[in-house]
Amino acid sequence: MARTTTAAQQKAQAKVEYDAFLAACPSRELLERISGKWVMLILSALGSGPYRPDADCATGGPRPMRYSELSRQLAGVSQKMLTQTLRSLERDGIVTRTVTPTVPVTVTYELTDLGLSLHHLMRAIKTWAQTHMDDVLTHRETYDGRAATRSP
Amino acid sequence: MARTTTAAQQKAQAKVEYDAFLAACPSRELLERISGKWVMLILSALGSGPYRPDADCATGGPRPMRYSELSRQLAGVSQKMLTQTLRSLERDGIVTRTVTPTVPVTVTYELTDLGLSLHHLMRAIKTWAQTHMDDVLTHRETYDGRAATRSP
DNA sequence: CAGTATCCAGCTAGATACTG
DNA sequence: CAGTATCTAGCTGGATACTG
Repeated sequence: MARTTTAAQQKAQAKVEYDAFLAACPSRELLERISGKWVMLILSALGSGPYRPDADCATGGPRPMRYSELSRQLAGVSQKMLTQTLRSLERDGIVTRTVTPTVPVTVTYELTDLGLSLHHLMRAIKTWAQTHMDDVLTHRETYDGRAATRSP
Repeated sequence: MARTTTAAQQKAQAKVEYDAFLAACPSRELLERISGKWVMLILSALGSGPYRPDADCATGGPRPMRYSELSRQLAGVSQKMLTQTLRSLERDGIVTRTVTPTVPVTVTYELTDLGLSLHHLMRAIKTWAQTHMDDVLTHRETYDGRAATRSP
């Protein structure tokens, strides 16, 4: 064993009970669930909270969002997909669903601690996509250009 | 403007040319592409390199992997999906494809710098899935249990 | 408001067979 | 070895209509 290994690293090593590289591993299925644009976008939205300049964002906690707020922020999402994705996230303990018996009823979704930890990762991916969009677009032009000249 | 905003934050704000929350934004399409289990797993595998105890892992660079190595490590992937996913990653400038004219031909895939930056994020997601598998499983039992007792 | 239910077009992805 | 090509079952997800 290399003595450069920290205690934290050893703990992480020991923790490898699951391996998503294996088809039969439950974590493979979990990875599939959390992959996908809607999970990505919902989690990005929820952790950052709605656009509320009046709210105290400095508290740092994840703020709840209503169904309609989510549906507005995630342009193009269908009711079906939004509901379906939220349900699976609720089942997995990533978000909580709270029904307030007003008239009409108010439903809010909020990240759990588990969800918040995933939010940070998802947010980073979304930011990556936005930051490197230009690079990718440039590469695509080069790639497509080469493919075209190769078959005249 | 709040004067608590740092220079880094301001730079990040200014950089928002793309917004994946918008359906028409190109970054939404990019996000869809890089979502999905195969991209997730390929990028996780590539950056970490193949299982080679003899290799000097300390160099830190992404090491190339052969097509067959990838197909072996990503248990359950079909040829079609592997090839298709690798092509799209190549087109986007995330991996490079190198053909060595041996007999039979040898093809290696390697992360670009762009790909490596994404790898770190993907790797974290894969690790998250594996680390929190137990929590998720527990939540599911609770959720399914409640749903069952609610409709007797 | 926040869903549920249903129908269906279209894409995804697996199986299979063939090739330089 | 590293693909390409083809066929197709089935799932995804959008549109639409209805409800507590």
